[in-house]
Amino acid sequence: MEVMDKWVAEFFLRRQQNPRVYASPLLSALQPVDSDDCPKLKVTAVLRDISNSLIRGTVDEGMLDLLEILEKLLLEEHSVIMGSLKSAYCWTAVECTLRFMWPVTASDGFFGDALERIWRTRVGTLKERESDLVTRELLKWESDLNKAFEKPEIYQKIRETNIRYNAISHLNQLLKEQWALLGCSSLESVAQKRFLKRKDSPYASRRRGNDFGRAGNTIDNVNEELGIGERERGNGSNREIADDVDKVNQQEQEHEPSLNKGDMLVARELKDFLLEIQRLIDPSTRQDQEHDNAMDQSVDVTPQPDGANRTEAEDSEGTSSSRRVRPHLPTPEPLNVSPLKKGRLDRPRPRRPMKFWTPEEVAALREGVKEYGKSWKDIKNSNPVVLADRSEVDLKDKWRNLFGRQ
DNA sequence: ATAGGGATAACT
DNA sequence: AGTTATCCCTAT
Repeated sequence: MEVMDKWVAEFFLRRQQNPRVYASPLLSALQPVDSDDCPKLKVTAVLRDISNSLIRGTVDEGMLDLLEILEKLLLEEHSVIMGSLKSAYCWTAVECTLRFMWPVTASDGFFGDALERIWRTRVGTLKERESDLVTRELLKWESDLNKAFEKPEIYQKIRETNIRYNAISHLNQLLKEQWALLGCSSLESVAQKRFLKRKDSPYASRRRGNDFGRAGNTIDNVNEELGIGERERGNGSNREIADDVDKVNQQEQEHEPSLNKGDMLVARELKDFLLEIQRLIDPSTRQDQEHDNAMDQSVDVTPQPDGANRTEAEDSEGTSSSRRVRPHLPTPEPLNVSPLKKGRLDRPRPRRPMKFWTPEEVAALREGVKEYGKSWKDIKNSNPVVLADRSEVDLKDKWRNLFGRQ
């Protein structure tokens, strides 16, 4: 059942809706069973933790811990440390420091402590082990922040920049890339392997033993657990799997009588997922399900995820069952979390210091409009030096001040 | 990416 | 006070 544990854990860690799963407790609960033979699952857990932290809008030193853990895990797997991880680490570190820069002068608050803790100690150990996280960017920030402790102008300048936005953007980018890199879940890939195997030799009945390697053994075991081992007759296997899931649900009910809506949702989702996998493993049972269980309660109980999916299945069933190649499986997409869009969770972003337009800048803008029209992006690109301090929106606003909105 | 509405700093 | 210049947010 260790395999099942792993798969269920993976399923929960990957689902992106209603993510109230806390990865570390979940994994530590399973820890005695699977010691350290599943690095992929650990990466999944860390990604889930990072996601959760982002959803809560927390970019703190706990996030730095998570990023460091992620780096170690990737190293163990001999994966490449992507640029996004480096950037995310750098900007998160700066943001963590910036949190302590709210006093007007550097010596007032805990800025010094933060420098010591984050940059001397933490980054120091990174340097010692020659981590890839130590980038030029990071070193530049280190020296800048150290200078800021001495020079009030630099302190002010850094204090007023919006680091948080950058940190969150890079963290989101990191999540996106890493979720994608993780690929499909192990349950899904096992199912796919098995499906391909069956496709290769359609007349072969059940496989046992070594020809499928260790994974083959485990999936067979699990199939037996689920009651889908005896599949030759096809009949009733879906009933059994559905009943099994129902049993699990009942057990959950017994232990936790106050199942809320979210948990019910999870249970149903899990059930759907298992049914999908079952169909994927052996498409022949699908027909049996449709025919034999037409009035079966398991069909009634089975929630219908979305109308389109359902009708598509019925269509293919009506014409030719072999047309259905691959059912839709919920391969998780990266969380589309955007805590920066609305409602800043902590202090509001400080307003960028106001700077009047120089005649040179105005001239550049005039030239630009003459050449490109109101394509502010092109205008900025055409003269990036003079207009370095002006965003595209700034250009638009200035033009409006010159001519529009009188 | 851009336009427009609106807030705020700077100015009169 | 009112006005203007700049910056920010959001809908399209």
